[in-house]
Amino acid sequence: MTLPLEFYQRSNVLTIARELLGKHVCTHLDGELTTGRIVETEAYRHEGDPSITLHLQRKARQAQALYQAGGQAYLYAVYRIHTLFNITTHDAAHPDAVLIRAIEPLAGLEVMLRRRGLATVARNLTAGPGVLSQALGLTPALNGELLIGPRIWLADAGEPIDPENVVASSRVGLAYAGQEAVALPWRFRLKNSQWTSPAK
DNA sequence: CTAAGGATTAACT
DNA sequence: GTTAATCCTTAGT
Repeated sequence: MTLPLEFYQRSNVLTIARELLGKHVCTHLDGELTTGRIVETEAYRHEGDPSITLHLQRKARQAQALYQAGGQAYLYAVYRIHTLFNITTHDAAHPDAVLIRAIEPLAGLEVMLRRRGLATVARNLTAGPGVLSQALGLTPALNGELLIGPRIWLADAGEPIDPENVVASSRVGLAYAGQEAVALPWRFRLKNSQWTSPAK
């Protein structure tokens, strides 16, 4: 079933990041349906996280989505090439979000292959925050889209996640924000998935 | 207006 | 390990 807005609007983004593992993310764009199982997430919490402040300065316009109630897609381009898929959480006073770093492709494989320009389903189809967005057809134009359909939504697959199977580790790509930001163990992934991102 | 740079990736040496 | 890719926003002529 589709996750309700209440799921995203709870106050603890770290809890939400953990619970998103194993959920299914679905997009229905241009009449084409694609679905994937979330296997890696990363939490960005305003409180105590220096990287958020820097990011808000740099991405002021698109980041307005972060100042809405939770449950929206926050999409923006980085490094001239890639779109990153975030999910906003909490309420309008707290710009917290969860970055989806990797998924396991489930449905619409041929659509994903075409969008990625690949011939066969392999790990690099959806393992990584930039390529995952591309496979799902997500672009910055969809920034602010509500995650309750009809174009983008998440579904509870009824799959209970064993806490033993969740690994917490430090985040990547934040050297510019200083050691304090990098050290926070706010990246979560499923231990036994072969679809998690290759980044350290 | 032009220039610079980012929560990255793939194709190189 | 190094580097090019070439979008979108901000900062600077």
